Amino acid sequence: MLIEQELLLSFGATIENFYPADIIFDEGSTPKYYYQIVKGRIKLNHYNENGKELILAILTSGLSVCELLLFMDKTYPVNAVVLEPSTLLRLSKVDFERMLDENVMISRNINKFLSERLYHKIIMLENNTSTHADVRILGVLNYHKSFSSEQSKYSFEVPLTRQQLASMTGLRVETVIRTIKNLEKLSKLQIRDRKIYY
DNA sequence: CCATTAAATGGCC
DNA sequence: GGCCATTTAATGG
Repeated sequence: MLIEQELLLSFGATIENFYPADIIFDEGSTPKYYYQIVKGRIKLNHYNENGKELILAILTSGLSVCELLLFMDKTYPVNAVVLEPSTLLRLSKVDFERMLDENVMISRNINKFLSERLYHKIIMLENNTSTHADVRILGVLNYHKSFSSEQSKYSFEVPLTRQQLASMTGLRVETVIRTIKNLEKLSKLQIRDRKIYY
């Protein structure tokens, strides 16, 4: 967990339940709360001018949702959409600021978390501007596997659909499917029961 | 069973 | 690699 649940609750956080397809916040709306995932998965997305979805991130338990907006005066650049039944902690912006003022260590942890996310955004951008589809896809797989405790080959069951991989890399589903099959031939990954193991 | 959704394939540019 | 059409597989009432 980024911030201990008890601490958040002591500053007035509430527990909120969400269901698949629920929108936690819309692109263009004004940030008013700090959100932290207790359980479930949330995606941050954006639709380009052609209606094609770009997935900026898929967030899991313990992580905060777009907290960076609480440090500036801008509207959300993405939508936050619930992927599976989720439980979130929600704390108002003023209470969040009060909590940071009173807890130096929390402030430091937030800094660290923000830095890591920014770092990975750079890596992802580097991969996603490659002209090679396999580089883009392996970039996403490496990123997600880096959070796994088990690092041996084929040990990571990729929790993403082909379509989600496509939306994260700017590729088309068919390209993702074909590239993945080719990567399997090259022994870079395995496909068992349609699931990807990396 | 059927409906829905994801995955896979093949043809064409 | 994208786009389109079609088929196949998996999932959940």
